[in-house]
Amino acid sequence: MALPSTYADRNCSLARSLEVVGERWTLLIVRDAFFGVRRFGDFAAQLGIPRAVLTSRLKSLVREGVLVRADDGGYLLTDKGIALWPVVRALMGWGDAFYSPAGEKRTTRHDEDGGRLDADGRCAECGALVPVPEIRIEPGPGHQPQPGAADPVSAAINTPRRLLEPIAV
Amino acid sequence: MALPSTYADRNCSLARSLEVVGERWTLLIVRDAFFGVRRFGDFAAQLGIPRAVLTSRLKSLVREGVLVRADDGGYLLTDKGIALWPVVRALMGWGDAFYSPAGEKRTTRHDEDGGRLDADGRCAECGALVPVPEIRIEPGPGHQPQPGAADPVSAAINTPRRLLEPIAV
DNA sequence: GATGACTAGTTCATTCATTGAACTGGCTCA
DNA sequence: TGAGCCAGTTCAATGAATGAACTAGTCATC
Repeated sequence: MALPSTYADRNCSLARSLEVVGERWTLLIVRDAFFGVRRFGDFAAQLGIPRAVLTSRLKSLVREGVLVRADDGGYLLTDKGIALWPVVRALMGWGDAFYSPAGEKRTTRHDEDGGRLDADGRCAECGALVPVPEIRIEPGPGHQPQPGAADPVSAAINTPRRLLEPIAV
Repeated sequence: MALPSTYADRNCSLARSLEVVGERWTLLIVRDAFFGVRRFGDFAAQLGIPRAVLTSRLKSLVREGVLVRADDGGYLLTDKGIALWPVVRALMGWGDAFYSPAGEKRTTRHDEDGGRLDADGRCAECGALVPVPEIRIEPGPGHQPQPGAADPVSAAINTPRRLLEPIAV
């Protein structure tokens, strides 16, 4: 799906975007990166993605400048990657609206003042358009605690925390 | 990619959304539907998608309630489908920002007063959050006219027009 | 400096999806 | 009756995803 010639339409930025983040698993990797996942093994464990596919996706995300390798080998979102937040937010919003009758699965807040963020990422308290590193994400009313599967990465992810903050090693 | 058990994470609306619109081609079909494409043959011609895949994608979009069959057999976006506009807009915005140095490939305006829409879909003239049927889309500064390929569907799509308005038959 | 544990990958056979071209069958209008 | 159009289906070939097993490098410890 990633080949530049695949979605032939030269005049569509949607097609262009999908060439980069439209493949299976890719946006879920990006989501995990927003949640603070950085290491190969943590992505693999959290997503249940075959390791060969993970290798290939991480490589292409680094090649496209969405992720960078940190000094310790971890994968970090670049500014270009962080700019994907509206995409992730829009897809989460749509899923919440149509597939989560009990309410949103995760709530986003302005970490400074605790204000809820609206669909555009604006804080209900202070009205500011909250930058990604100041967004706190926490389980929402539609969240269902997983019975058995309490691996440490999921546990960290389902605890209130700021986006991009590395999960505990 | 569409199987409900594929993205196992029950607590992620992003994963849930991707089960519905995350497969190859699916969002491009939805985009074309926003642009007024309704007929099987027009989707096939515009996207260059294999007909067997198109059949399967349309079926699953109808099953999920994103599209409905009209009386004349055409495919129309439902309200649930129209609710995907922020997703399409976000992906187009990201593609424009990082892959279209000459500027956005398509400009959106409030058809009533001609005001440009910002990233949240708000009109620069009247400040309103413009509903999808009132959005006019037109070639932007980054648009490159295609030399040879002037099929009637592309031609219609690249002419200023309201979203959802059926392309001329 | 050997041992074991941990991490980040690679390899490979199987299964599954996509592709593209050709084909089918219904409908319409002459 | 027959030509043309439209909406699909069929099918062989290719390519990608899957999952399990394997490899290689790093680190700390004995």
